[in-house]
Amino acid sequence: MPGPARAAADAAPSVISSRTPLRSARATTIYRELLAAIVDHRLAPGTRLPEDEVGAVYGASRTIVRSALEALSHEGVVNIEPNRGAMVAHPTVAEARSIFEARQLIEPRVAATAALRASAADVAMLRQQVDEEHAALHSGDHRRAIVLSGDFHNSIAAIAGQPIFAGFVRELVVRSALILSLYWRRREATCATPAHGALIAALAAGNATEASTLMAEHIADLVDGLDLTERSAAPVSLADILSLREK
Amino acid sequence: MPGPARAAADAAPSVISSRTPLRSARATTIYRELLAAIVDHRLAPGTRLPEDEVGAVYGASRTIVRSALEALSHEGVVNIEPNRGAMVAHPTVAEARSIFEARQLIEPRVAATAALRASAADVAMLRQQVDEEHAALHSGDHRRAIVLSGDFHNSIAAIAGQPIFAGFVRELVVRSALILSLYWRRREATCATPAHGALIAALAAGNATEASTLMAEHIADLVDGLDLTERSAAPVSLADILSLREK
DNA sequence: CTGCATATTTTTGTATACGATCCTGGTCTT
DNA sequence: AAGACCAGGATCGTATACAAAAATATGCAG
Repeated sequence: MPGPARAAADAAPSVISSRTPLRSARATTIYRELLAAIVDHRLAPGTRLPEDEVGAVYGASRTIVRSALEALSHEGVVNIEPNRGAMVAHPTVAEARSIFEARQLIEPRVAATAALRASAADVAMLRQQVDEEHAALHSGDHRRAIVLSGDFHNSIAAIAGQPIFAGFVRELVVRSALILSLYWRRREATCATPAHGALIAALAAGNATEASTLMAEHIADLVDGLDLTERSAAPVSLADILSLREK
Repeated sequence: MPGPARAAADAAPSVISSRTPLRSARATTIYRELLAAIVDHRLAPGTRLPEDEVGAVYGASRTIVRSALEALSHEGVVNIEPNRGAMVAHPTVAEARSIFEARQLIEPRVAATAALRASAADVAMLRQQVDEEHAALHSGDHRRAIVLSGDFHNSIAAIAGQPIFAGFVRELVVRSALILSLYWRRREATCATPAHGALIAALAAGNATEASTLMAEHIADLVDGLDLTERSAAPVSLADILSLREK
């Protein structure tokens, strides 16, 4: 297979690292570390991220840390309040709905395009990702499973070869991880891994409409697993309660 | 009209200012000034934006300018190359296609939702925006017309009340302005203002399917006005030629 | 004990200094 | 004359110092 490599799908594009690197390599590292910690739920929504503290962890000055935090904030993963600093974003129920509405529209379309373009190598890569996800789940490594599950969606978007959609999907997937940690009703559920398998089959077969349908159903399932009833902004941690400011 | 105001649509949300402010008020100002200049084509794609120079113009230090430039780069309006600095983005033909594909999917859906939610005040606001756009065109103020035309799409997204879609549309509209300046075939064309008028009618009537269809057609028209034939990355300025690095 | 004013501490906002990198142009060699 | 090499300048990368703001703690009056 000597054809010219399609850039996006050559390596499994992780949600964590697939973004355009920041100008500074060190800021990029911090960006990725923080993002990884947020996506796999080591850092809970609402956790404060003081510049000094983060800088101390990574041995970097505040200049660098600020750059990383600002990048995260542009993606909605971190909120920065002027003169107050950064904290892990704490999506509201309304935001959660809006994010999954967006996924519901964009991802089926992306899956359809991916079905038309997926090469054998692409399919193999997806299978491997799903296998890893499966393995992580069975070994009880839920953190890793969450990241891999997101990577799967991200990889499909990369295969579709539409850079704008790919960027949107990536942002939506990352923010979804935050939503899961707040509103997931049944954490033990198997992350709908079988759905991923069925999707791969449709992609491998080049069946665009099937892929689109399966993706739509899969995302609907994800939403089903959420408890998005309005509540009084239920704070997730004690630290959160103490730093509540409105109402 | 004492009802609780719906946040998004109270004032005409300009593409330039509707974004979450940056942590620093001064950085926000610079961000907006640069964005406005880029959107209305005073700053051409490829124009370099040295930190010192920008800072001198606004009397701010590089720290502030960097924050503004990074924000712009996260939205794809500015490219930052490590150790080389920032320049106004220069979308490729492929990116242009991808951006309009995204608009083609998202905006009709957003228009449909807006049709279901638009209040009388919303419609009045849209009408006023279109009137201003019309006036700007007739007075030959093409820069202002471009901005207002973008604002129109942005306002519809705001009315729809889906914050994620609104953010996406905003980014797409802004980047579209860049695309117009590079690939517009017939600059004299009237920006399809009549299409905007028809859309308002559908929104006012609460006709979601009609709004969706009209929006889809309108965007197709916009794409029609572009010359997206592959060319050898036609550089727009001499400065650009001199700094070509690949191939 | 409660409420308020004030002092202290913590954290962010901004400017600036200095080092690193890249681009430019000139010079020397072949 | 063409190419490689080596200054010099421009521009960015990063740390740090200091100012400003917010949060917190303190102390006093009622």
